[in-house]
Amino acid sequence: MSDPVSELRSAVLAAALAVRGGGSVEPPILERPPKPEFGDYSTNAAMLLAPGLGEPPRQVADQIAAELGARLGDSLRSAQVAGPGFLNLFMSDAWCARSLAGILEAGEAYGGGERSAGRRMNVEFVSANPTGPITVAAGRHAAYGDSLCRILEFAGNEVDREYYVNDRGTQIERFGASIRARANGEPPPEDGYQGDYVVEVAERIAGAAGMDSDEAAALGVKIMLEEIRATLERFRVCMDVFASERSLHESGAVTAVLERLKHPGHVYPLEGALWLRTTSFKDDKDRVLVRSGGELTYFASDIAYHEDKRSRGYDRVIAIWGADHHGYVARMRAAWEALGGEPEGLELLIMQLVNLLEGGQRSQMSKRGGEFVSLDDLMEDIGVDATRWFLLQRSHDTTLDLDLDLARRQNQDNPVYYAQYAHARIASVLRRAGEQRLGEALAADVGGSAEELHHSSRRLVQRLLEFPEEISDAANRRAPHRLTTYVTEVAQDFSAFYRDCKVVGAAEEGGDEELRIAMCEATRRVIARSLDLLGVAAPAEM
RNA sequence: GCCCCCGUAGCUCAGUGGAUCAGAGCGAGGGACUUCUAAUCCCUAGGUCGCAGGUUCGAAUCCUGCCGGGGGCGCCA
Repeated sequence: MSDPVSELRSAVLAAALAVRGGGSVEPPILERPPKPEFGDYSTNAAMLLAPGLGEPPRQVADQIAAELGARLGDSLRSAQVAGPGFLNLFMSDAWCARSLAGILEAGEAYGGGERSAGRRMNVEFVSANPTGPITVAAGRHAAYGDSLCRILEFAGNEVDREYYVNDRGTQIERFGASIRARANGEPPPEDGYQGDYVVEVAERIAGAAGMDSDEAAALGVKIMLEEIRATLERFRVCMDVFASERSLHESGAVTAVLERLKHPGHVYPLEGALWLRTTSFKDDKDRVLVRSGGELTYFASDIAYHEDKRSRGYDRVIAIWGADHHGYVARMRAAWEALGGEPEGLELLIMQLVNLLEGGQRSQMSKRGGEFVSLDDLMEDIGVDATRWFLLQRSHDTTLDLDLDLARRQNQDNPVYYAQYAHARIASVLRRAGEQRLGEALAADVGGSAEELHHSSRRLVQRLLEFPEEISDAANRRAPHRLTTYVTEVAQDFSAFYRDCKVVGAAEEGGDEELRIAMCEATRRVIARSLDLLGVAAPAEM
């Protein structure tokens, strides 16, 4: 799909090429300047060309302006050369109206990417140990991972959401021992799980008291996974795959991958253990695969797991890890490359911590201690929409402080409601206009509207025109949080439009009602889509 | 000691592969409800973009050093 801004960008490039007289040109930047006096868009094209042409940038800008004028016709109101050689473009109302029509024509696909250009991706996230309820920290992973997937999908990719289940190993043994102890009315072992939920788990396992730890653990894991799955579902996160660590061992995948690593000589024995020479791949020390006691390390499983994902033929394997795994990145990448993986095929994203703030006080959460806030608790406290929104608001690589006092408020102070309110308000206006008028507006040639646009209208249209780039930015930079900012801006611009331009009964003030209804519908769709990508509801009334 | 993240308005943070960016929300102060939802809108912040250098015509945005905060550095997971 080609959106109006992309077309404008192409026109600028074409004009630049024409001025250059052949050859290639570094793609000029076309951006929305901060101040209205700098035009609707501005480009640095002339400054890029000037050195090659040996002419002053401002002179080159004049030539480009002339070329653009010829290409854009009545779309361009004027083009002014400014500063060191910027070309500021002032677009006509006709262009805005046609652009709006273009947005509506694109329908549901507006802002999305070409499916043909998409890739197959696997995104692994949450992957919390199935030994207890999901914490708020894991909730941030869930919100981030899921929204990222939604955005990647909308951007044209095919995405699988995956949860890696650590269903074997030390933690599982401790979990099993804790269940057994609780089933027998005893306190859990010191290194076990102290939380009260273990009592409930034990009660749900018939005959737990008589079981050995392994059996209790297996059944406990099953129960916890069901709980986790249910929690994620409530949180609007739906995994495509739950991958089991245990199965990787049982299928022989782990030993097989160790064998494969031996061949190129990446593995060597030392002091009774088996090591992987990760230093050949930029790690700062080699890592153990098999302990001197014969036990496989978690690292060994993880190599097999990532190799398994690689073997499934994805173009891109993305894993979202907690900050405490940051020390793991170098070795995992090393193993990946040792097995022949392309460096750019694996992406490891590190997620920073979450602090809950209440009354100005911070509290960090840990699962071991027994005292923690679960994702379920948080959702119940502040609601699913606010939970998703607040956990998504910050970049994944920065620590997030979640202000419970603010999130709890169901009023204007709470930013999550702002965008929802704008959506509800538009829906209300459209209800008032009536379905018939909406249909007429959508069928009408709003691109040919003669309305002289209020600056609030122009601003709103231009904001909506930013959407495709917002999406590709959010996707490429793995940055869902950008959409929270964007949708807030859309809502603000709509509020201004709503204040300045009467929609129903626009004719009373000399406006084009169909154009304005179209404006509302286009805005509503962009807000609804943005909220959907964030996993936040877009209510028709509030 | 080494590695990663962060240090932007009172608070929480956007912006960060250079030029036409110092921004949003909250807080605080002052206004606007016979409106298409006031869960809204309008006005008010003058912050050396941690500090010091460097590269450049130009840096919050790139490089180096330092200071401060957080996290990670196991034959644990």
